[in-house]
Amino acid sequence: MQRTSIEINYSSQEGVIARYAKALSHPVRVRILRFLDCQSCCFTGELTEEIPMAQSTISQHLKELKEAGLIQGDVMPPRVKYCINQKAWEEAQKAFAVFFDR
Amino acid sequence: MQRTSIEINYSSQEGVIARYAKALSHPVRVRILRFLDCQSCCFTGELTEEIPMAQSTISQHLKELKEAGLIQGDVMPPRVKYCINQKAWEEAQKAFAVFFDR
DNA sequence: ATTGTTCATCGCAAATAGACGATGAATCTG
DNA sequence: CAGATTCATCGTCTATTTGCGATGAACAAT
Repeated sequence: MQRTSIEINYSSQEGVIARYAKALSHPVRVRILRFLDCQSCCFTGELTEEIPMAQSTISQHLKELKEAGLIQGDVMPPRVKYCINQKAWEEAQKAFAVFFDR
Repeated sequence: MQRTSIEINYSSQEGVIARYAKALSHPVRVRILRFLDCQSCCFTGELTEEIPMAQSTISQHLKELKEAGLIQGDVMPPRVKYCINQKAWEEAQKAFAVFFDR
């Protein structure tokens, strides 16, 4: 939106927190991550069975999680295997831990 | 939105995470919380000096944080003193810690 | 009583997010 | 080559979020 003339400079930490928080701000995405956490990996199809929403909707949520860096998808035709991105996961974990630790 | 006929049941943990994450999903709100964390408490006016946005906008973000339970406002006419809600803060801290701890 | 201060809320406009069905790309199988 | 399978993307619709200025409420001080 950004209609202010003044440039807003968010410190790095604020941006990182906000970005990861946004990825976690929808119950379905939290659910997907928890599912991936248990299974270690899964195909899109397993999620569409697990979660009662249109396949296209699940796919969009996966895209957002991927763009946030929290998951990665390996193409294994004709399927795609999704896993949690270890590195980003730990970065997020740390960011939230630091943020909440007062 | 909810256009699916099927009822979606989110486990409690998913809802809690999503709710707090949503509150943290905007850089300004993260910034407000960090400011409150440092100052322990502050008035709205201090935030409008700190953050270059319209007073009404800051006020809205405060409202969202309040509705998420993360802060509380004590009316001290003509001002309002905002503090972090200790209890909710710790609940959120724990929820994220549990979520990320695999 | 009038004025000033501080803040919330309203009303609007623009942007973003969420959901769906339909379609398309890529790859197997027969 | 002709289906079948799996998934992403597109287009569309609606809902929500974000931002602003303007206005109003509550109180203090004059």
